Amino acid sequence: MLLGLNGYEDTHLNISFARRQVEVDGALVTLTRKEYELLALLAQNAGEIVPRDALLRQVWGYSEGVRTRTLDVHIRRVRKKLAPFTDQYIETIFGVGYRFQPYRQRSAVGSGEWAVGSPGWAVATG
Amino acid sequence: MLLGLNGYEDTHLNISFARRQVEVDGALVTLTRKEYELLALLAQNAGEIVPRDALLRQVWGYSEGVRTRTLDVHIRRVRKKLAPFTDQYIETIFGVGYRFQPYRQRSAVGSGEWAVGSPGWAVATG
DNA sequence: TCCCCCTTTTACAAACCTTTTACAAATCGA
DNA sequence: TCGATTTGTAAAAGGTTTGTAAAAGGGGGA
Repeated sequence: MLLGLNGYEDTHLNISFARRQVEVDGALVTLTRKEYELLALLAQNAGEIVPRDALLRQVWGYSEGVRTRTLDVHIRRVRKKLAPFTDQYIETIFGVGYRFQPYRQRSAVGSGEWAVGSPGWAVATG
Repeated sequence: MLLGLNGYEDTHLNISFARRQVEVDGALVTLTRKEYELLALLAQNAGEIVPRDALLRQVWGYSEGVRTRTLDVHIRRVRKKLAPFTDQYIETIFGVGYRFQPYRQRSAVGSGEWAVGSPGWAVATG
């Protein structure tokens, strides 16, 4: 089962929530506090959309209706630090928010298609 | 049982209302907000006619009597994105509205006929 | 205090979504 | 069948959201 893992893990990305530590292909990635919290929150909700409101509330403590670009800027920095998977993990849901998408191998058959099968990733919040 | 599914599912189409995510034959389909809301509303009423008025009211917040073509345009886009089942799912009820029709295999006997049998699809709003 | 690093803002570009417009095609009643 | 109405479709217009680079702001440690 997944309980007890207390982290996110797939082929390339590893996040330890306990250690607040992120690795891409085995190499340690240095994130600032906000960057980490943003990524962690998204990864903890892997596969699900997290609205901007929710991110601003939970990471920044902002109340609803606050208008700021700081979220976008942080998203950009996190994406950059996840290189070479810059555009792989954090998906933009236009007008809604962002979604962390677990790594999926592209199928060799149809280009633009995703392979189906067992997840290949796991999250657990302990 | 169906309860708890919180989505629509048949042989080819899968809609997760919780994740706002739509898949056609396993491939993720990207819908805009309005497109998704439109499809979701129709799918939640699978097999039933949803009048234009109702769609314009619930998806757009328009009040009765508003005259616009935006609904038609959105219907078209959603249909297109459900390829290769473009003309399969959303049926036009002339002068009334639209109806989402769950996928049914065409019978090999009479062309233009629908096979009968168990539903083969399910909706649940949790 | 100064410096460094992190965060936030600013400003503009780019991408995106929605709505309108205009005309063609389809449908229905007379 | 004709005419009026409704829907399909393509393309453009309009408006909003997000991406990005750079500068400004702020806090903690030396």
